[in-house]
Amino acid sequence: MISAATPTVANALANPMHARAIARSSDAAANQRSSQHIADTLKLLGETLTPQRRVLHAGDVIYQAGERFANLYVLNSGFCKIVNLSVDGREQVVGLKFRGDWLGFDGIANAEYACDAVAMDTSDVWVIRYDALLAACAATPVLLTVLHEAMSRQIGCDRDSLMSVCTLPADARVADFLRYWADSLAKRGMRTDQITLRMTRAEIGNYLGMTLETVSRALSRLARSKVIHFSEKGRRDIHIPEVNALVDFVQRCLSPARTALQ
Amino acid sequence: MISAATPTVANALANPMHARAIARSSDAAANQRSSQHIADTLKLLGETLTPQRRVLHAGDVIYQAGERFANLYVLNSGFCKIVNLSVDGREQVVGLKFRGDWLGFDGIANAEYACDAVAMDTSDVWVIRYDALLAACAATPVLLTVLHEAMSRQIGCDRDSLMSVCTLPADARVADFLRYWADSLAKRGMRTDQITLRMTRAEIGNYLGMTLETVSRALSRLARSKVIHFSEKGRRDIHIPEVNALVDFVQRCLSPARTALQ
DNA sequence: CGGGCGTTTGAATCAAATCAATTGGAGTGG
DNA sequence: CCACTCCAATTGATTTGATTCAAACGCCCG
Repeated sequence: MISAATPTVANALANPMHARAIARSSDAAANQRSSQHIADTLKLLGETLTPQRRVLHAGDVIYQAGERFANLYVLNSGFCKIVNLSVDGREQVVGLKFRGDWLGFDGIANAEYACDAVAMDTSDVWVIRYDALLAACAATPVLLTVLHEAMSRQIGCDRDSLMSVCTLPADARVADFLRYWADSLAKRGMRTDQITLRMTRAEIGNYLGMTLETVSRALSRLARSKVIHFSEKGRRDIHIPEVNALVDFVQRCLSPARTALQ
Repeated sequence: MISAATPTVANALANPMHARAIARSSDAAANQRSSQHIADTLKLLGETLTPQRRVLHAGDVIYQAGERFANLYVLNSGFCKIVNLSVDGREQVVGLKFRGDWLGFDGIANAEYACDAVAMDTSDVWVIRYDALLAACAATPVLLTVLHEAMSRQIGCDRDSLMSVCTLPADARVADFLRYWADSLAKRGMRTDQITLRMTRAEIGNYLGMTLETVSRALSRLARSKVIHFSEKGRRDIHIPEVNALVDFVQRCLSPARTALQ
């Protein structure tokens, strides 16, 4: 039954193909493998667990901090944000999730979720009972591989986030954010030349640790230096002629050779 | 053989007692449970896996980015840092590990480690072969619980880091760092009134996303406002009369201008 | 059409980085 | 033991990058 999916996933796991956004180049072949791997994983989960599906609209809450942990979730389409709220009321977007990403790992340790997960677009998630998943792992060990890989990838991804926030100036951070977004789409087989940010400047700024004005200025500078273009109407659609130009822009921000623009 | 250890850990997992640094109060009872839980987990790992032990000295590398993934590590004593190096040469401390913490999760996804792990003091780590661990999980399911819990906790911990860097001004970030350090010690049953930072100002600054001068100034201000005291000789030993005073200090940094969500 | 957002942009301000000078320990070797 | 270097840390002066405050624009929708 799962024999068709299993080898594919296993094989995929053998060669590391969904390496986290390695700065340069969106290798088309690697992206295709990533895309295939996500599809295979979803197929495997669908066949072995027949998860319940939940359709979501922008703003819908998938789970909330404090809620008793019972399920993991896998995003089948759409995308959503993970929001952390500190006791003193600071609110912070700490993660973004795309198709194939898992949600809810933060809940395992303390038997309750530590963050809110909120859809940012029409999405559908698969609900995976954690106990059922563990039970199924006994019969289908590759499930465990997939689970651990997803947790591991999230750890790496979160660290990259921290790295970006800690080491990059504002403009570079915005450029790197767009690069990350485009790469995420590319890894899912979606086009990256024309992307629609479904976040406000305020949300982007929150995620990147800066104000909405700074985000706006950074985007304007990126547009002025032709690294991105805004579509005719609305400033939410962004055209990225060449993703690598974003990487170069980040480098230019970092090098003291002030080739950067004014 | 493991029947003595298993119920303890299982029981410990039932009530969420090692909640991540909840801002206020270092609840003595909770800390004691945490400490016990760490001891129980180490005992369980020692008995079921008889891991190889490695003694380390400050500066020793546990694993390096790019190295083929095969082992997870559990820190039995001492402590160490996790360092991420970007392709363009930016270096960033992305995590700190204490007794009972696991290292190497970042390696699972891509079959190679993504970071360096470096001892910052005389330490000893237990080497846990990942495949052996998975095999042992079949016979001792609580091992899997422990593993997932550790990964989950790390995800939460990394997010707290990001939150701190993104939402706190420099002084508050340093105060929160000391609070985190003291809490980490408290959860391991160590005294928190007198702590010895085994990091230079430069390392602290790197971890917190600021310069070493800013760290120094922040510490001076904390000392001036009596929240901490430097010991007579050397400025590495810090006396913290009341950990909650650090929490209050963070609040005071925030209160002038309450920037809730933008 | 007008009101409400989200966005852009400018000017003033402020926090943190940078630059620079000095102090203080730890270690070395005459 | 002192003179010496080396390096971490502190502190001050200055600059810079980001925030804040403010005004205006464009867009969507009732």
